Amino acid sequence: MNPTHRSHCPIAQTLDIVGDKWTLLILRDALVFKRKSFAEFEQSSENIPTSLLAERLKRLVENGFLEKIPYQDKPVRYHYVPTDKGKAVIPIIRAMKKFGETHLA
Amino acid sequence: MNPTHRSHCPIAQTLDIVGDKWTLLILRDALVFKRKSFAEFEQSSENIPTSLLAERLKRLVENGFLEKIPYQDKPVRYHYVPTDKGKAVIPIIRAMKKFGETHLA
DNA sequence: CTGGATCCTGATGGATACTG
DNA sequence: CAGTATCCATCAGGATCCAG
Repeated sequence: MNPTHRSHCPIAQTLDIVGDKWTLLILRDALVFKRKSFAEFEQSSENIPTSLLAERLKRLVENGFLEKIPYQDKPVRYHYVPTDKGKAVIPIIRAMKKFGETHLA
Repeated sequence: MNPTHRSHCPIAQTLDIVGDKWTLLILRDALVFKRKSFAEFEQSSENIPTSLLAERLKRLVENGFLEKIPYQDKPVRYHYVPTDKGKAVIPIIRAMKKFGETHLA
């Protein structure tokens, strides 16, 4: 994910952020299915363990793909909503969707 | 990449195959930079360990993305060349390239 | 010398239980 | 509901070894 930081190839840099099994699925849920709360992501994302969901959400916020917005006090609750940068991954998701539909299963 | 096999979402299925740090980089090298031999991939792919390169190449062949073609006897040597299915990931790579160029670094 | 296979060790993933 | 903590299994990464 951010290991032996690699080349300046834009593909490699993109993969350093979204190149794992869960991150793009979470982004799909946020961008396509409009999931917002932790619980919504948890139910939607193919049984992702909560520990990984929490870590991925945090990383997506840190990297500026999602914004953590409080929407209620007592107790405080948050929504995770895509930023412009987050919305910019839609073409990647679309490309994967098309590939999967025409070349897999 | 074929773990607790997930949903039938085409995105999830695509990620089960290319959702790691190296696979798409290898495909980039094959498709964009026309790498063919093991040595070419090894030098090109941002210092990938040989063990991982060997494993990923094997998996890409098994999954029908690359074809292993002998091009010389004594000693026998192989080229890894993209199949039609392999070529179909170009749009994904292009989408990542564009994203990386406009939104990272 | 090319094309890997093997081995070791630390990091990450994944499932479940637990807490504010 | 929204996460942490924990524990074990698996994988990544690097070095080295081996076969043709």
